[in-house]
Amino acid sequence: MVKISRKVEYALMALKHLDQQPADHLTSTKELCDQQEVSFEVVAKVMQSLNGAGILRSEQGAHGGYRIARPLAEVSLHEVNEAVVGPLQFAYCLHSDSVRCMLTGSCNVISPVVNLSRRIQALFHDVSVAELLAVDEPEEAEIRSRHARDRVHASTDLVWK
Amino acid sequence: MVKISRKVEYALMALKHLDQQPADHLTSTKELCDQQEVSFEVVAKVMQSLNGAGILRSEQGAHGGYRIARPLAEVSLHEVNEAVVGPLQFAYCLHSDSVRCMLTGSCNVISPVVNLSRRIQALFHDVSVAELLAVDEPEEAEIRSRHARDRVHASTDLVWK
DNA sequence: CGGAAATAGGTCCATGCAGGTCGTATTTCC
DNA sequence: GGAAATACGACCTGCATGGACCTATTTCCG
Repeated sequence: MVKISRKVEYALMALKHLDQQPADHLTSTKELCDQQEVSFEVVAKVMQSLNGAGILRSEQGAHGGYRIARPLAEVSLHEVNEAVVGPLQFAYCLHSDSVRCMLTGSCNVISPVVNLSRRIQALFHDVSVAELLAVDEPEEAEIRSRHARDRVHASTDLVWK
Repeated sequence: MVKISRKVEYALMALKHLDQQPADHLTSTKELCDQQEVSFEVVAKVMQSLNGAGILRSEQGAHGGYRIARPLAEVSLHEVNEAVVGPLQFAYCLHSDSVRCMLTGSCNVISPVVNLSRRIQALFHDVSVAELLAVDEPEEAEIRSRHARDRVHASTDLVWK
């Protein structure tokens, strides 16, 4: 299964929210979670991770919170992903310890997997958070209305099948 | 963690092997696993999946085996992935059942995640297996020698860190 | 000064699921 | 009829992820 981590979704959610605030506004984790039904603790950890990675800047204490540290156009998806889920191991085959990787001289899988990993690496490096947040609003509205209209039938065109 | 399934690696391994055989040669699962230290049963299932998806064609019975059914240039990575791991759910947020998805009118995560999923969808659709197998051989040799030289130190440039 | 509100960060748990194993049926060749 | 292969279903298990909990620490404010 190729899927991004839920934490990355939380990060994107948070970054989008912060991006919509005035530049001097400090947003607390509580404020972020108020409207969404998500785990406060997990989002809090995500925020701390983003802070540690220099994507956000935090102010401690009462009335503390987070603000965006750098222009989101300069923050790559790769940075976010690495910040919240740690060093990325794209494929088993790239493990270098002999326990988990059984590469031999006759291994036929190295090249295709490396090739593939390069392509996804490139995608993650090249896509900035700003790009991800910049979607045409009508499209988004249509997505939401579809969800509202029918929560049972999957919106199959959004899911790979 | 964003990673491809091990089964996809097995599939690529198998397809590469088959691609190197004469067109009329039938390759058995046993032949595929002989040199690699992989689970016969799992590879067998992968082969069956690829057969079911029309990527391979099987001959049953003694001296049976698999051959490539279609030119690999026409087989997308998406097809392979879907065949061996099933319908792809790229992100939690795209679940449409209310149990797992908590989309609301105020959900801030839809757009970025949909946006991202589209990009990865495009990548998986656009990349053919043939492209993945077609790597410059010197590069592959270098990768292998690096693995042989030192199995302890990670080949960090191949891993996202 | 003390309490409230926030970040910081550690440990532990449970649940899902992918990879792997086993068992058995079926097909085909010799 | 037996050997060798695919076909396929049922089950097991390790582990990563997401989540819950607990305890500092910092800062504001009354």
